[in-house]
Amino acid sequence: MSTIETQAAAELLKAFSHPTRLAILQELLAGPKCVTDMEELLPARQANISQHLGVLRHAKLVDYAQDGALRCYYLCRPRLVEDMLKLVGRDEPIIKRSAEEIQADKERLAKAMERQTEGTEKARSERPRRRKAAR
Amino acid sequence: MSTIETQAAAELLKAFSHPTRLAILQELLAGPKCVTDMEELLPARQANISQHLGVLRHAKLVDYAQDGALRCYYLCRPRLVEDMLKLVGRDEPIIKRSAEEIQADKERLAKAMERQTEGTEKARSERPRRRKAAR
DNA sequence: CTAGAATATTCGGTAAATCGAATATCCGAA
DNA sequence: TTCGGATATTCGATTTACCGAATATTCTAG
Repeated sequence: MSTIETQAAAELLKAFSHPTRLAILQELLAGPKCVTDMEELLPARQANISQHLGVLRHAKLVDYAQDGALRCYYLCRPRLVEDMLKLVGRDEPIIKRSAEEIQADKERLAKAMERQTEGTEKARSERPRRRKAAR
Repeated sequence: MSTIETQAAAELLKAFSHPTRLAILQELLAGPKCVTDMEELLPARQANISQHLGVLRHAKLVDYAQDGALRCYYLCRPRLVEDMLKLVGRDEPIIKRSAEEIQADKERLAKAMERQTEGTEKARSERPRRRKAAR
Protein backbone atom coordinates (compact mmCIF):
# COMPACT_ATOMS: atom_id res chain seq x y z
CA MET A 1 0.00 0.00 0.00
CA SER A 2 1.48 3.32 -1.01
CA THR A 3 1.50 6.40 1.17
CA ILE A 4 -1.39 7.94 -0.70
CA GLU A 5 -3.45 4.79 -0.35
CA THR A 6 -2.57 4.62 3.29
CA GLN A 7 -3.85 8.15 3.64
CA ALA A 8 -7.12 7.24 1.99
CA ALA A 9 -7.49 4.11 4.07
CA ALA A 10 -6.90 6.08 7.26
CA GLU A 11 -9.57 8.56 6.28
CA LEU A 12 -12.03 5.80 5.61
CA LEU A 13 -11.28 4.24 8.96
CA LYS A 14 -11.68 7.58 10.68
CA ALA A 15 -15.20 7.76 9.33
CA PHE A 16 -15.91 4.45 11.02
CA SER A 17 -14.23 5.41 14.27
CA HIS A 18 -17.03 6.84 16.29
CA PRO A 19 -19.59 5.03 18.39
CA THR A 20 -22.53 6.98 17.03
CA ARG A 21 -21.41 6.52 13.47
CA LEU A 22 -20.95 2.80 14.01
CA ALA A 23 -24.43 2.64 15.46
CA ILE A 24 -25.84 4.48 12.47
CA LEU A 25 -24.14 2.10 10.07
CA GLN A 26 -25.43 -0.81 12.03
CA GLU A 27 -28.96 0.48 11.80
CA LEU A 28 -28.63 1.12 8.10
CA LEU A 29 -27.40 -2.40 7.60
CA ALA A 30 -30.85 -3.55 8.61
CA GLY A 31 -32.42 -1.28 6.04
CA PRO A 32 -32.73 2.32 4.90
CA LYS A 33 -33.81 4.86 7.48
CA CYS A 34 -34.53 8.53 7.66
CA VAL A 35 -33.03 10.82 10.26
CA THR A 36 -36.14 10.82 12.41
CA ASP A 37 -36.04 7.03 12.60
CA MET A 38 -32.47 7.20 13.83
CA GLU A 39 -33.29 9.80 16.41
CA GLU A 40 -35.55 7.26 18.05
CA LEU A 41 -33.00 4.50 17.83
CA LEU A 42 -29.90 6.33 18.96
CA PRO A 43 -28.98 8.32 22.06
CA ALA A 44 -28.09 11.42 20.09
CA ARG A 45 -29.76 14.66 19.05
CA GLN A 46 -30.97 15.39 15.57
CA ALA A 47 -28.28 17.93 14.75
CA ASN A 48 -25.59 15.58 15.88
CA ILE A 49 -26.95 12.71 13.83
CA SER A 50 -27.04 14.97 10.82
CA GLN A 51 -23.43 15.90 11.44
CA HIS A 52 -22.36 12.30 11.64
CA LEU A 53 -24.34 11.49 8.53
CA GLY A 54 -22.42 14.25 6.84
CA VAL A 55 -19.16 12.57 7.77
CA LEU A 56 -20.39 9.21 6.55
CA ARG A 57 -21.61 10.72 3.33
CA HIS A 58 -18.30 12.43 2.78
CA ALA A 59 -16.60 9.07 3.24
CA LYS A 60 -18.95 7.59 0.65
CA LEU A 61 -20.31 5.12 3.13
CA VAL A 62 -23.88 6.36 2.95
CA ASP A 63 -26.07 8.36 0.65
CA TYR A 64 -29.72 9.28 0.69
CA ALA A 65 -32.73 9.30 -1.55
CA GLN A 66 -35.11 12.15 -1.11
CA ASP A 67 -38.64 11.05 -0.37
CA GLY A 68 -40.78 14.11 -0.05
CA ALA A 69 -39.59 15.99 2.99
CA LEU A 70 -37.69 12.94 4.20
CA ARG A 71 -34.24 11.78 3.35
CA CYS A 72 -33.90 8.04 3.35
CA TYR A 73 -30.32 7.13 4.07
CA TYR A 74 -28.83 3.90 2.86
CA LEU A 75 -25.44 2.25 2.68
CA CYS A 76 -23.65 2.77 -0.59
CA ARG A 77 -21.08 0.09 0.17
CA PRO A 78 -23.06 -2.40 2.22
CA ARG A 79 -20.51 -5.22 1.94
CA LEU A 80 -17.76 -3.05 3.22
CA VAL A 81 -19.84 -1.93 6.17
CA GLU A 82 -21.04 -5.41 6.92
CA ASP A 83 -17.58 -6.87 6.83
CA MET A 84 -16.18 -4.04 8.90
CA LEU A 85 -18.76 -4.51 11.60
CA LYS A 86 -18.12 -8.22 11.62
CA LEU A 87 -14.41 -7.65 11.79
CA VAL A 88 -14.44 -5.30 14.75
CA GLY A 89 -16.84 -7.57 16.54
CA ARG A 90 -14.66 -10.60 16.12
CA ASP A 91 -12.43 -11.50 19.00
CA GLU A 92 -9.17 -13.02 18.01
CA PRO A 93 -7.10 -14.26 20.93
CA ILE A 94 -4.25 -11.93 21.74
CA ILE A 95 -0.99 -13.72 21.29
CA LYS A 96 2.19 -13.18 23.21
CA ARG A 97 5.51 -14.07 21.66
CA SER A 98 8.88 -14.62 23.27
CA ALA A 99 12.09 -13.00 22.15
CA GLU A 100 13.27 -16.36 20.87
CA GLU A 101 10.27 -16.88 18.64
CA ILE A 102 10.68 -13.42 17.26
CA GLN A 103 14.31 -13.97 16.57
CA ALA A 104 13.59 -17.20 14.73
CA ASP A 105 10.91 -15.46 12.74
CA LYS A 106 13.24 -12.67 11.73
CA GLU A 107 15.89 -15.09 10.58
CA ARG A 108 13.42 -17.15 8.64
CA LEU A 109 12.17 -14.04 6.93
CA ALA A 110 15.65 -12.83 6.12
CA LYS A 111 16.48 -16.12 4.46
CA ALA A 112 13.25 -16.18 2.49
CA MET A 113 13.88 -12.64 1.36
CA GLU A 114 17.37 -13.53 0.23
CA ARG A 115 16.15 -16.49 -1.74
CA GLN A 116 13.29 -14.64 -3.32
CA THR A 117 15.10 -11.54 -4.53
CA GLU A 118 18.40 -13.25 -5.15
CA GLY A 119 20.89 -11.17 -7.04
CA THR A 120 18.69 -8.18 -7.74
CA GLU A 121 20.08 -4.77 -7.05
CA LYS A 122 17.11 -3.84 -4.88
CA ALA A 123 17.69 -6.85 -2.71
CA ARG A 124 21.31 -5.93 -2.15
CA SER A 125 20.46 -2.43 -1.03
CA GLU A 126 17.78 -3.58 1.37
CA ARG A 127 19.48 -6.54 2.86
CA PRO A 128 22.38 -5.30 4.95
CA ARG A 129 20.37 -3.54 7.65
CA ARG A 130 20.83 -5.29 10.95
CA ARG A 131 21.28 -4.22 14.54
CA LYS A 132 24.53 -2.84 15.83
CA ALA A 133 23.85 -3.63 19.45
CA ALA A 134 24.24 -7.32 20.14
CA ARG A 135 23.33 -9.25 23.22
CA MET B 1 -24.00 -4.66 19.09
CA SER B 2 -24.61 -2.92 22.41
CA THR B 3 -23.55 0.60 23.21
CA ILE B 4 -20.60 -0.57 25.20
CA GLU B 5 -19.43 -2.84 22.40
CA THR B 6 -19.87 -0.04 19.94
CA GLN B 7 -17.66 2.07 22.15
CA ALA B 8 -14.97 -0.58 22.19
CA ALA B 9 -15.20 -1.11 18.46
CA ALA B 10 -14.85 2.61 17.84
CA GLU B 11 -11.74 2.74 19.99
CA LEU B 12 -10.21 -0.16 18.12
CA LEU B 13 -10.95 1.55 14.84
CA LYS B 14 -9.45 4.78 16.08
CA ALA B 15 -6.21 2.96 16.68
CA PHE B 16 -6.21 1.93 13.05
CA SER B 17 -7.18 5.37 11.78
CA HIS B 18 -3.87 7.00 11.13
CA PRO B 19 -1.66 6.73 8.07
CA THR B 20 1.51 6.17 10.06
CA ARG B 21 -0.11 3.55 12.23
CA LEU B 22 -1.48 1.75 9.20
CA ALA B 23 1.96 1.78 7.69
CA ILE B 24 3.45 0.37 10.87
CA LEU B 25 0.89 -2.43 10.94
CA GLN B 26 1.58 -3.15 7.33
CA GLU B 27 5.27 -3.46 7.99
CA LEU B 28 4.69 -5.68 10.97
CA LEU B 29 2.51 -7.92 8.89
CA ALA B 30 5.62 -8.82 6.94
CA GLY B 31 7.42 -9.72 10.14
CA PRO B 32 8.56 -8.38 13.50
CA LYS B 33 10.56 -5.18 13.50
CA CYS B 34 12.24 -2.94 16.00
CA VAL B 35 11.75 0.80 16.09
CA THR B 36 14.97 1.52 14.29
CA ASP B 37 13.90 -0.68 11.40
CA MET B 38 10.69 1.28 11.13
CA GLU B 39 12.47 4.59 11.20
CA GLU B 40 14.13 3.59 7.98
CA LEU B 41 10.93 2.40 6.40
CA LEU B 42 8.59 5.20 7.37
CA PRO B 43 8.60 8.96 6.87
CA ALA B 44 8.36 9.69 10.57
CA ARG B 45 10.69 10.52 13.44
CA GLN B 46 11.64 8.11 16.16
CA ALA B 47 9.66 9.81 18.90
CA ASN B 48 6.59 9.88 16.76
CA ILE B 49 6.87 6.23 15.85
CA SER B 50 7.21 5.40 19.52
CA GLN B 51 4.09 7.40 20.23
CA HIS B 52 2.13 5.58 17.58
CA LEU B 53 3.43 2.26 18.83
CA GLY B 54 2.12 3.26 22.22
CA VAL B 55 -1.32 3.77 20.76
CA LEU B 56 -1.20 0.44 18.97
CA ARG B 57 -0.01 -1.31 22.08
CA HIS B 58 -2.79 0.23 24.11
CA ALA B 59 -5.26 -1.07 21.54
CA LYS B 60 -3.71 -4.52 21.89
CA LEU B 61 -2.78 -4.60 18.26
CA VAL B 62 0.94 -4.93 18.85
CA ASP B 63 3.29 -5.95 21.59
CA TYR B 64 7.03 -6.32 21.78
CA ALA B 65 9.65 -8.73 22.94
CA GLN B 66 12.75 -7.26 24.41
CA ASP B 67 15.92 -8.36 22.66
CA GLY B 68 18.82 -6.75 24.43
CA ALA B 69 18.54 -3.05 23.93
CA LEU B 70 16.06 -3.57 21.14
CA ARG B 71 12.33 -3.99 21.27
CA CYS B 72 11.00 -6.25 18.60
CA TYR B 73 7.44 -5.33 17.88
CA TYR B 74 5.00 -7.84 16.51
CA LEU B 75 1.29 -8.10 15.83
CA CYS B 76 -0.64 -9.71 18.63
CA ARG B 77 -3.75 -10.15 16.47
CA PRO B 78 -2.29 -10.72 13.03
CA ARG B 79 -5.50 -12.01 11.47
CA LEU B 80 -7.40 -8.97 12.54
CA VAL B 81 -4.76 -6.67 11.13
CA GLU B 82 -4.44 -8.62 7.93
CA ASP B 83 -8.17 -8.66 7.33
CA MET B 84 -8.49 -5.01 8.21
CA LEU B 85 -5.84 -4.00 5.73
CA LYS B 86 -7.44 -6.14 3.07
CA LEU B 87 -10.81 -4.66 3.83
CA VAL B 88 -9.79 -1.02 3.57
CA GLY B 89 -7.88 -1.79 0.42
CA ARG B 90 -10.83 -3.40 -1.26
CA ASP B 91 -12.85 -1.26 -3.58
CA GLU B 92 -16.49 -2.03 -3.63
CA PRO B 93 -18.45 -0.14 -6.23
CA ILE B 94 -20.44 2.68 -4.73
CA ILE B 95 -24.10 2.11 -5.35
CA LYS B 96 -26.76 4.72 -5.86
CA ARG B 97 -30.34 3.91 -5.09
CA SER B 98 -33.51 5.64 -6.19
CA ALA B 99 -36.27 6.72 -3.85
CA GLU B 100 -38.47 3.99 -5.34
CA GLU B 101 -36.02 1.22 -4.57
CA ILE B 102 -35.66 2.50 -1.07
CA GLN B 103 -39.38 2.63 -0.59
CA ALA B 104 -39.78 -0.94 -1.78
CA ASP B 105 -36.97 -2.02 0.52
CA LYS B 106 -38.61 -0.36 3.48
CA GLU B 107 -41.92 -2.00 2.82
CA ARG B 108 -40.35 -5.38 2.33
CA LEU B 109 -38.54 -4.99 5.64
CA ALA B 110 -41.64 -3.86 7.44
CA LYS B 111 -43.53 -6.91 6.29
CA ALA B 112 -40.74 -9.26 7.25
CA MET B 113 -40.54 -7.63 10.65
CA GLU B 114 -44.27 -8.05 11.15
CA ARG B 115 -44.17 -11.68 10.25
CA GLN B 116 -41.18 -12.39 12.41
CA THR B 117 -42.29 -10.72 15.63
CA GLU B 118 -45.96 -11.32 15.13
CA GLY B 119 -48.14 -10.54 18.11
CA THR B 120 -45.39 -9.70 20.59
CA GLU B 121 -45.78 -6.59 22.66
CA LYS B 122 -42.42 -5.26 21.59
CA ALA B 123 -43.36 -5.56 17.97
CA ARG B 124 -46.51 -3.55 18.52
CA SER B 125 -44.66 -0.71 20.20
CA GLU B 126 -42.03 -0.51 17.51
CA ARG B 127 -44.22 -0.88 14.50
CA PRO B 128 -46.40 2.20 14.26
CA ARG B 129 -43.64 4.71 13.60
CA ARG B 130 -44.05 6.13 10.14
CA ARG B 131 -43.76 9.50 8.51
CA LYS B 132 -46.31 12.21 8.98
CA ALA B 133 -45.28 14.12 5.89
CA ALA B 134 -46.48 12.38 2.76
CA ARG B 135 -45.56 13.05 -0.81
C1' DC C 1 -48.50 31.77 0.35
C1' DT C 2 -47.92 30.18 5.01
C1' DA C 3 -47.15 27.06 8.66
C1' DG C 4 -44.98 23.24 10.39
C1' DA C 5 -42.25 19.10 9.96
C1' DA C 6 -37.73 17.23 8.61
C1' DT C 7 -33.17 18.04 8.06
C1' DA C 8 -28.84 20.72 7.50
C1' DT C 9 -25.61 24.28 8.68
C1' DT C 10 -23.23 27.60 11.42
C1' DC C 11 -21.12 29.04 15.57
C1' DG C 12 -18.62 28.76 19.77
C1' DG C 13 -16.61 26.25 23.28
C1' DT C 14 -14.20 22.16 24.97
C1' DA C 15 -11.77 18.03 24.55
C1' DA C 16 -8.71 15.06 22.10
C1' DA C 17 -5.10 14.02 18.61
C1' DT C 18 -0.86 15.03 16.63
C1' DC C 19 3.93 16.40 16.28
C1' DG C 20 8.68 18.01 17.18
C1' DA C 21 12.03 19.11 20.51
C1' DA C 22 14.07 18.08 24.51
C1' DT C 23 14.87 14.92 27.99
C1' DA C 24 14.70 10.68 30.46
C1' DT C 25 15.30 5.64 30.80
C1' DC C 26 17.20 1.22 29.89
C1' DC C 27 20.66 -1.86 28.33
C1' DG C 28 24.89 -4.08 27.09
C1' DA C 29 29.83 -3.45 25.88
C1' DA C 30 34.11 -2.05 27.30
C1' DT D 1 30.77 2.28 36.16
C1' DT D 2 30.60 4.81 32.35
C1' DC D 3 29.22 5.45 27.68
C1' DG D 4 26.59 5.18 23.50
C1' DG D 5 22.68 3.27 21.24
C1' DA D 6 17.75 2.30 21.36
C1' DT D 7 13.53 3.66 22.85
C1' DA D 8 10.06 6.09 25.75
C1' DT D 9 8.09 10.08 27.92
C1' DT D 10 7.04 14.81 28.77
C1' DC D 11 5.90 19.34 27.28
C1' DG D 12 3.93 22.89 24.66
C1' DA D 13 1.93 24.32 20.51
C1' DT D 14 -1.24 23.52 16.79
C1' DT D 15 -4.84 21.28 14.56
C1' DT D 16 -8.81 18.56 14.40
C1' DA D 17 -12.99 16.34 16.37
C1' DC D 18 -17.06 16.75 18.82
C1' DC D 19 -21.36 18.59 20.61
C1' DG D 20 -25.30 21.58 21.77
C1' DA D 21 -27.83 25.62 20.77
C1' DA D 22 -29.58 28.43 17.56
C1' DT D 23 -30.73 29.25 12.99
C1' DA D 24 -31.41 28.28 8.16
C1' DT D 25 -33.32 25.53 4.48
C1' DT D 26 -36.51 22.60 2.06
C1' DC D 27 -40.67 20.51 1.34
C1' DT D 28 -45.65 19.80 1.35
C1' DA D 29 -50.26 20.17 3.03
C1' DG D 30 -53.82 23.25 3.28
